[in-house]
Amino acid sequence: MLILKAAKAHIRAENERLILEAGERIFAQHGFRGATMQMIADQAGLPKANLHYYFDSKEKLYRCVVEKIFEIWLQAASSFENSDEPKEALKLYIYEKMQISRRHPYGSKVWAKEVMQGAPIIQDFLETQLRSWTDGRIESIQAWIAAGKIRSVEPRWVMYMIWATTQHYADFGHQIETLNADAPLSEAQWEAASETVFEVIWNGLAPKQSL
Amino acid sequence: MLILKAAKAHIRAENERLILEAGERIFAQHGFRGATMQMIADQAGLPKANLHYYFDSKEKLYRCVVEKIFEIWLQAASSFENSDEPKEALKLYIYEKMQISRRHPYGSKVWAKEVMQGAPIIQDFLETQLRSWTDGRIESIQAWIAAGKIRSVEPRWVMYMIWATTQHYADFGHQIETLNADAPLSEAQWEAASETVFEVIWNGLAPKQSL
DNA sequence: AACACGGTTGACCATCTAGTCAAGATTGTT
DNA sequence: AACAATCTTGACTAGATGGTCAACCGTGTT
Repeated sequence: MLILKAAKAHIRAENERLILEAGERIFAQHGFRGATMQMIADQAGLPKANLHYYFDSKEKLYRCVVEKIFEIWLQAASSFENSDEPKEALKLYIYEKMQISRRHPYGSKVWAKEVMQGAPIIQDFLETQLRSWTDGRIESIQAWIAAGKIRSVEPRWVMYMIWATTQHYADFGHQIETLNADAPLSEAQWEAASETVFEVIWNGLAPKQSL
Repeated sequence: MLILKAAKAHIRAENERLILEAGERIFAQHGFRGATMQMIADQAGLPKANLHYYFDSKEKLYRCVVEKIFEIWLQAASSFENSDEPKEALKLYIYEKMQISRRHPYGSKVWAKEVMQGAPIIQDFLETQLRSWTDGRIESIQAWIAAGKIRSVEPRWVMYMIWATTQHYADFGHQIETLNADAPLSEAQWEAASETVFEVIWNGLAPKQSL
């Protein structure tokens, strides 16, 4: 009966969550081809056959993981749009992206690896959502330039700087830890890093007279 | 006879070069586990068994690829040391790293993927060479701060900004191309991007009075 | 021409992996 | 308790993959 389906929905929801989380970790570490369903099953604490019950194939599971990541990315994106003042908007966006690097390091890595492979799975995301979002942001930045609120720079390269600097803390987290005497960054270090990223970029963009 | 060994050395050199180049591309695209010896063999235009003649195992081939990349990285590193003036040193280093991103995009990706996996192969590089090089650079930056040549910032975060922004052009090259109407960056765009990266970081670091 | 040595390669093997399946266990409803 | 829908899982299969090997090729030397 259909009622049963709803009654057991929490089991499905819980197991899908477990599998997606495990998939995120394992795909982040090994990439699509490098990850095995067995690794993901072990990480999730479920037998491998169970994974195929919830997700038809490895590729479908991977797509779900990547789509979940893109949604988180889109959420952060909105913080760019909530202010007309560049200093405020950039600060919000940079801090938000640093927060994502801290909270979702695996997701960031999956995205990075996917793009490095030539985005075989998410090319459509890049060409539609990411492209149109980026174009919108570029217009905002150009408006700031026209209004004399920031220096005249090519907005594209600035966007890439922000993405690069913030995502670096997720994607290269292991290297950063190694250079931090093998310790994860502390709360204070995350705060300091976020502030430095923002300060350098903002001072780099601010018009001379505003200093 | 030993004379023969020398006489055929060019064959060995040429084939090792072919295999290493192919390995760099394939490992960059698929990661260590995702890459197959067959893919690399096809890319190199050699039969698979031939790869095992020159490199005992997949892992040894991978190590060679990664070590080659680290050497290129070290070369660029030296441009940081050739000047006492921060503006000059940073400009040289940033331009050099952008050049590497352009000329060796595959190598950069292999490095990135290796680090994202937790550096199973190159952890020793990170802990020895990279750590000591970084510590040296941090001292330089601190000296600049002490001399009032740049603002007071945590040198570590600045290093990471430079690495992140420059390597982004290699690691996320596909995304950048997609956002560039599916076209590779032109000569002029590379120049503009390099300049913007340098200008923003330099203006971000320069003391207020020097503007 | 005969040789020696490095280089080449197709066929092969043990192992691993994504995916299947059918039998059985759970669970909420009646 | 009986049931039906969902969930669970060990055992299995077909195909891919890293690595081996023995026979063969090419080339410079004698």
